[in-house]
Amino acid sequence: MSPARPTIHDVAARAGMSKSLVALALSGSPKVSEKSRVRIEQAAAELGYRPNAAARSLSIRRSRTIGVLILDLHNPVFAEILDGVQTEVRQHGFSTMLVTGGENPDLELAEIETLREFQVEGLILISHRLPTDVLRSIAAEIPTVVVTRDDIVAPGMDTVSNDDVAGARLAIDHLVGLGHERIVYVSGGDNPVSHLRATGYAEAMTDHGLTEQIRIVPGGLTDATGYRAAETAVELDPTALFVANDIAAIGAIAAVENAGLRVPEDISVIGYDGISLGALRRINLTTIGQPLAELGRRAAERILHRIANSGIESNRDYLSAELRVRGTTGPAAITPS
Amino acid sequence: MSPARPTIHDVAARAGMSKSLVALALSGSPKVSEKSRVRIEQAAAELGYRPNAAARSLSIRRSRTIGVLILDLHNPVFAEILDGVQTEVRQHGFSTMLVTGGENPDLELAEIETLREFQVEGLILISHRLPTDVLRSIAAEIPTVVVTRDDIVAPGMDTVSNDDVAGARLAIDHLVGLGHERIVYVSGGDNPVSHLRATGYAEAMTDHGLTEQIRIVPGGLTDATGYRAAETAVELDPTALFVANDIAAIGAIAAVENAGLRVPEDISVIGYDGISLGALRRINLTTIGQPLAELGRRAAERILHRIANSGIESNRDYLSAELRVRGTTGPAAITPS
DNA sequence: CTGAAAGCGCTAACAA
DNA sequence: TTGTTAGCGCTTTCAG
Repeated sequence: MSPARPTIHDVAARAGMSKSLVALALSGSPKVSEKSRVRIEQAAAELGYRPNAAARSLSIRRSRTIGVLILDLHNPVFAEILDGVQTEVRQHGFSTMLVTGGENPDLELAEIETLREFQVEGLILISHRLPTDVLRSIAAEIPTVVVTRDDIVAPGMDTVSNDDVAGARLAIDHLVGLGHERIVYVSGGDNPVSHLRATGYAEAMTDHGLTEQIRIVPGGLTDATGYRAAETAVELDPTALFVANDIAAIGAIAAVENAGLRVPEDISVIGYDGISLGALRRINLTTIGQPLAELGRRAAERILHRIANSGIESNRDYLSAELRVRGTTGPAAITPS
Repeated sequence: MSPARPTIHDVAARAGMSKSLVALALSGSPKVSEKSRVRIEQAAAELGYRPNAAARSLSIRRSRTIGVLILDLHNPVFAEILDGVQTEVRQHGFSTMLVTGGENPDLELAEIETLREFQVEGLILISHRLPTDVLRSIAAEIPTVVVTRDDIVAPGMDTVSNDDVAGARLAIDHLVGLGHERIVYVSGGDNPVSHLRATGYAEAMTDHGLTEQIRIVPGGLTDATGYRAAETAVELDPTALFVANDIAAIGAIAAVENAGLRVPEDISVIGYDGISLGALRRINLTTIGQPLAELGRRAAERILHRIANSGIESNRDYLSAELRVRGTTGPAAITPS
């Protein structure tokens, strides 16, 4: 490749000064004469000098890098969270190192290992599936914050998530406000998030005196599972469907339409997450929007704070979601039950 | 944090051997007695030893890391390409360091700089917007491969892209095969990709004897721009729309439907890219699918090869796209022109 | 202000 | 087989 990258030593030689002076000047120390500084900066520029992060990291014993694990880049939710993380982290002079688990949970652990070999100073785990005990031992060794999960408490670890119970209640309140009573929850399968949303659904239904109407059909968090679950749900003759997440909701709408029913005239559908995709005119999905970028920003804030103050107490952040009314919900059809 | 990470030195002490022996054993060298190896591995495990990538990188003068720049994580196209990159790179024992440019082009350059400070051995640039001369100087210093752009040639750099002209022809062939003649191209704005697709459109139209019917309306690559452009396109009374990319196509469909026309009964719509989103049942978009993961895989292959063989000639890969017929295209309506 | 020297954790000769 | 030694490039005392 190229004929050996210039080092601080080369810069010093060219500027006719010592290595350490160059180091000082380059780190913006005030105890370098203006004249020297200019000479040095010029020499560095001429040589195309670029500091070696590995060497610095080794020397100062800090990498100024935080590791981010994302379950799956394809789900837009994660991309949006990541955005918030990067913005915040960058502002504090840190870099991020991103890895994705892919299909395989073992890989997920291996990737975290890689991150740690690179000496990241903290870990932001976004929707991973690591078991509690593994997580616990990781958090014991390195500052960690978990995003979108609050089912784990461990020393050394913070959580940043959305209040799913409250969000689900928002959805039901909205539907009930539109006159709906036969509201079915299309679940997202057996995972913490889906369970919490089910809880919110049930609580809100009860609050509205609709305990009798509580009906949950098992589903999943994907387009296909949402589609299939909605096929079942439709047979329950609902006027509205509350679906565990946006992607599944989009699948559910397809199923409703395929069954010869219109959305929202015959059946209203509301999702959860607030992915930007739902805003596409063609989709126009009413949903409970999480503050995704803010979730990421907060996570970054927490990890940075934890890095700076080791040993602080675990913190749990809950950001609130908001109702975003678009085109897939409307007044309940006036049909006999 | 934790009480100082164990180093190779600690492992040696615990195993009662020298540093270098440990290094050898840990790198799986055959010139270490079985007995010593076991002792060392045990000591390492007990201590929870984890090699320091920065130190290794400094010592061997290689980072075994490749840097990836992605324009925008929100566009699913890039996430899918990235998937291919990561899979391939990982298989060769390399790690990836991912950065995103965000809104600001200057940031993009700064991020590349960061990547280089971390001593990445090669750069994969996915849909960046760096000017040619900048790119040229980067490629002169570090192995680089550019994905989804083939408008740049520079020594030290490979390109991996899709044959947009051929792909566009596929789209037109498909539509003409369905009996369409009044086919409008909804462009993606002023960028290389969009221009190439326009070229393919025009060529194919001419080949089919439809030169007279060539009509291009200016648009963009987003949902909103696709929507607006399609509003204009509809006034041209077309039977089919070929839209520059999938996201814009989804916007276009909304516009068509809003104009009181049905897709595909009144107007067929075909997109380009093959994002997984288009496969959602609710969208069901006919499109020209690029082999996205394969694009990423190939890029990784190229960069790895270039890293191993410095100074090789520039290579240009063109992967072919394929027609994916789904529900937004159908026979041309039999209406008078 | 400036320069010399030690050391971060690891690898890679080179001896023993 | 093993142990010694000398850096990789950078930061950081600690004397001049």
